Amino acid sequence: MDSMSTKPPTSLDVAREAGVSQATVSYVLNNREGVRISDETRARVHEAVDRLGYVPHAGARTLRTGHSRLVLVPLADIPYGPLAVGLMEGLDRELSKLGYTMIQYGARRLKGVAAARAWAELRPVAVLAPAERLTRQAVDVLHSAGIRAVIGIGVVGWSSEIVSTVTMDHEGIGAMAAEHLLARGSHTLTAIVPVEDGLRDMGLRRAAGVQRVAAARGLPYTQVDLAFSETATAARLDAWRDAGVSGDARTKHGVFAYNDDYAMLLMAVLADNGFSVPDDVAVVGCDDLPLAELLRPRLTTVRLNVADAPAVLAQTLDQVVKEGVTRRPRLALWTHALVERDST
Amino acid sequence: MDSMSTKPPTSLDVAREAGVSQATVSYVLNNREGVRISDETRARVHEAVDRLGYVPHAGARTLRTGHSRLVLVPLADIPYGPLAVGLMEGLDRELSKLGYTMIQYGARRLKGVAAARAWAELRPVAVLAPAERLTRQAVDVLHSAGIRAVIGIGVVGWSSEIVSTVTMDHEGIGAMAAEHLLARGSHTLTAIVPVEDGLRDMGLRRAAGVQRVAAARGLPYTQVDLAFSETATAARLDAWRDAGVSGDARTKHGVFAYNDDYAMLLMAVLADNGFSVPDDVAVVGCDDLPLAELLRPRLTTVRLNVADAPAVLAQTLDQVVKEGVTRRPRLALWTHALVERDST
DNA sequence: CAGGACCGTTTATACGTATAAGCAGTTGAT
DNA sequence: ATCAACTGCTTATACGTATAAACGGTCCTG
Repeated sequence: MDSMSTKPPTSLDVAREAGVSQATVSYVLNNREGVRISDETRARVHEAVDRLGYVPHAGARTLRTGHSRLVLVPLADIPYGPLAVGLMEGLDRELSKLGYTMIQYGARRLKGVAAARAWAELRPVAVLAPAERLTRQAVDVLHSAGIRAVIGIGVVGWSSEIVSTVTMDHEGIGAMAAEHLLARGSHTLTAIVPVEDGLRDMGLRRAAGVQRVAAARGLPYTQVDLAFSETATAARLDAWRDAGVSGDARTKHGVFAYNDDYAMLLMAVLADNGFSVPDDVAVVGCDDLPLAELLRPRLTTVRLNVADAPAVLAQTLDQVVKEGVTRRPRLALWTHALVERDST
Repeated sequence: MDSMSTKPPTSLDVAREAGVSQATVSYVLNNREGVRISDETRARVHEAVDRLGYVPHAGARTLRTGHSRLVLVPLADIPYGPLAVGLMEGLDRELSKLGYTMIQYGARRLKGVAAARAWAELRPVAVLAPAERLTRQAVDVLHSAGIRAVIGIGVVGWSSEIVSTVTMDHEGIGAMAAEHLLARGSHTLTAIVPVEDGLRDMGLRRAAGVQRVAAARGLPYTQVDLAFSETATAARLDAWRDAGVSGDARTKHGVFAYNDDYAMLLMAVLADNGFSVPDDVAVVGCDDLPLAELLRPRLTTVRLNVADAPAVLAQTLDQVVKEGVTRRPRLALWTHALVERDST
């Protein structure tokens, strides 16, 4: 492969091939307004580009202009699922409409300022990162590396004077589930919180929403920390039964299960142990995964709608890049709605 | 925020702060061997770096050296799931051990040569992409932009003289499922193939494995194209029943369902229509998702093990970068094994 | 027919880095 | 005492691009 040994063509090569100056090539390729180039010359340049297979050198451009068009999204810590994937895809599309290039950058192994340094090396024009990572120090590093916009993604209530924040309303999810459980006749409320690292924080937030509703109505509330395994769940259930959950026709128990996966786990173990859903225990999940509709009984769940988020995020980012942080808008990453089925 | 207006510090700023030359700063920060710098000077440089919050400019470095340390992974088209996510995370870790920086770059909207051009702009040192995207033209663009290693991820049997390829043995999965179904007493074999765009190709491959086994034993084989919906599945089932699937105690039907999600869909609809699993119909899924163990009956499934893949991939990539494409190794992206449960 | 406006292009330069080459000062061998 | 080798730096330069400034030509206006 001889194209491997020879060096990549530059805009100067294109210029020579087209019989013009390198500046002209640059003007044509960036079709800069305010500079007039004849259509014939433009055509010659484009032909030369195609003939040579010229591809501009992003690094050189970044060096010259002082900034890239890259938007860095180091979202390794957000758990992947249809939701996150849809969000990323939408964001990619919206940002590219605005002329940015979105890049996902794991770098999970790095923390704090070290991570910020790694991000800064690419001189992205913007960084979109989990809010808890954006310490004062980290943000300083980013800004002093010339990054225009730093936008955090955090939970409602996480207060930052440092950066614009997009909020995730986990408590609202829990509250919505709890309200629904009460409306369907539950007398107690339980929130299941995963013990897994990446999920636990969000689980606690959602549980807080359930607890808030329980407190407002003066109803008993329980938080159950759960590992994703049948045996662990069965063990919890024994303890639960000893506490008098089953059999008592007067009390119906409402459980918000963090997400649909945990709801499925719970329902499987409940069924194996002779509990009736929704008569003994009503269950609400979250995410509206395909499996929700396939469970028997069909799972009532909270669906998150991130359809609007990419456009709003992209607009916000663009605005911050262009105008600086005049205001610190707080945007909701999703709206949520209850999908009522047969498990409640 | 005054750090926004002032420009980012350069290695020259660091040099002035430390009272040395810019070259010395570079030597120290890259701790280049063959150049001797006193420990005292080294310390002064590092202090200055910390004091100024200096972060190197990746673009400038790329410009100078002719190549970045970036590995581009434009895998937007591979369906996300625990498998793909684990693979990406592992790859990120392994590549960083070798001094590379892995970047995920969607660019889903671009096709063919246009996509290759977009990838090439960043002058990555390597690109890891779906094999079907790597046309001769696209690869030429990448190579002529100086990219050292282009590695394709393709299915077994996809033959490329162009690039090294990592293979995904979908047929092997289908074959393994089919063999197991036969061993458990099935008299017919059916493969379910999703109609969804991103999944269909893989579905056809897996189905081909089932068909191969059926042909080898001279058994009836059916391919069922299915959308992920209960109504569509129920409709197929009616047709199926008319063809005499149910009731006949002499024939047991074996179905490979593409993945666990489809298996769950199928099992739900089968149960709703009075079929018995595994007595009437035996079902095998794929992926061993958490839900597999929670289904009743528990789902027999093919588990893909990608644990070794990241290390092997990273090694291969490193070797190709350093030595060029001497050989064109073909590596398997995963090994697969049957997880036997109660649905067969 | 002078002089300005405009058109289409070129010349020149800076961005931040890595590295080859050079250069004082010191040490060691002969 | 001499020269070579070594130590610990510095000087100088090129990478590919964008863009301000300059520049020769044509056209229009008065």
